[in-house]
Amino acid sequence: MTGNTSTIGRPRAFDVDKALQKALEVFWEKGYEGTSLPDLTEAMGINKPSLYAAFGNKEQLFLKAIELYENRPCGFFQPALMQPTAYLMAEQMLFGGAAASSDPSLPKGCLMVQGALSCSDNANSVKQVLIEKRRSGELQLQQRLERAKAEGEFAADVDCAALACFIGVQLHGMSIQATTGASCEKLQKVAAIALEAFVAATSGKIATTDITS
Amino acid sequence: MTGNTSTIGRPRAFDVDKALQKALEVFWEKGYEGTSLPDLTEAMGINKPSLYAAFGNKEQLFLKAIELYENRPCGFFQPALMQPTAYLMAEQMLFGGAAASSDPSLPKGCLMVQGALSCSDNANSVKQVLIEKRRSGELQLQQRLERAKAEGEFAADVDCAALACFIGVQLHGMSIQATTGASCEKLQKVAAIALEAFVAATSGKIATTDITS
DNA sequence: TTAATTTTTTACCATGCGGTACAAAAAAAG
DNA sequence: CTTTTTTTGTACCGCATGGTAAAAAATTAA
Repeated sequence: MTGNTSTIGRPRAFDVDKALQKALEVFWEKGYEGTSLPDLTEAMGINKPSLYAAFGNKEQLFLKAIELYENRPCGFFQPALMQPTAYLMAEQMLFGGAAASSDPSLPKGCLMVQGALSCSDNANSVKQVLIEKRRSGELQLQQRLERAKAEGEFAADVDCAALACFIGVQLHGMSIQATTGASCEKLQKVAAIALEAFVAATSGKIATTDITS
Repeated sequence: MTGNTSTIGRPRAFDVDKALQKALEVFWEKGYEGTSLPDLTEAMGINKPSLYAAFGNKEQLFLKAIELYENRPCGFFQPALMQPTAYLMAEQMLFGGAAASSDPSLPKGCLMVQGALSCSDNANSVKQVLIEKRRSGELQLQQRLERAKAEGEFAADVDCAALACFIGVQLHGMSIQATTGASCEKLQKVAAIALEAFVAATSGKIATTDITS
């Protein structure tokens, strides 16, 4: 369908992958609804019918851009999960997120957050997709932490769900700070503070229950 | 102009403050650009000419909604700054933010973040206003921390700018997690972890410099 | 050369947007 | 009453949006 390599007919005058990369950057900067078709066609260097023939429609193009985003700019996430210890995982996660959100050669922030954080009813489906992606990421994080706990890396009373949410807060919060103008260096300092908090929390020094005083 | 109390002429059939509150909630949920005039007029219970007569236009209405937001739903911020110690400030800030972002009777998250995080070029002015508000909030935080340092609450080598950014990350990150579905209880656990990190960082136990190894 | 196939170009469509003109309605003032 | 002033309801405006029809152009196969 899309990855058409048929030799017959008029050949395509643009590179599909490069066009998708350009679309990703526009969506990243302006969000799903803030991006118009002229925005896309101009950045991609093609016209509307070519876009529709190659990618379906605006929503499907956005979904493909997300996929690319997960593999490239947000590519630190899965490798971090595969680190041998929870500490190394958290370290790569936090510093990887700081770097990804403030990369000077790409839009600031995180597409999963700012792609469709709040939107009109028309865009609710893509908003829901992003919510689900964020939930899924946090769940993977939580499961990685639970594995670490099972492997004896930290005490049995450590709240892995709360810790996963805490790391999610760092990643998403740093992405907001990046859009607000925070530098990579500043975010790295924040990541260092958060990493120390992670260490303390996994050493069982913090009560993550019964704090509703 | 707006707060018109003139006794002459046909009396207004709606309560300006209540209408503004409704507008705030719609903007909060759908963002500036995601909110259409029909969305607003329906929620406010008025029609377009009344809206324009009372509030100017969509952008000015949004700015007034922000003002209301700062005084009411986000009203924990300024009182937190006035706490006598940095610890109490951080505590009120973090738990206040957790509660505000997950209040069951209001939209989830933070209007300062999701009002216009990414948008079309047309909305760049309001996006910039929100960026400036977030910057200003963080700066106030930093100055409060610097005062605490000057008053001897923590060591001279504590990086107040990084710490203020860290707290900003918590507030904005919790607001994202709230829109993703995190409960108030979960956010409170996260706030507790972050508060411990704040304590550790202000005790001079964390190097917030030279972490680029 | 011709036919078949695919992409490009141009022009268009219906819809929803933010915003407004204008007259009817409701009150106070003379 | 009539006049004046303000708000309301309706109907409209120009414009940008996402999406498409149809013909021209570029290639391969026969």
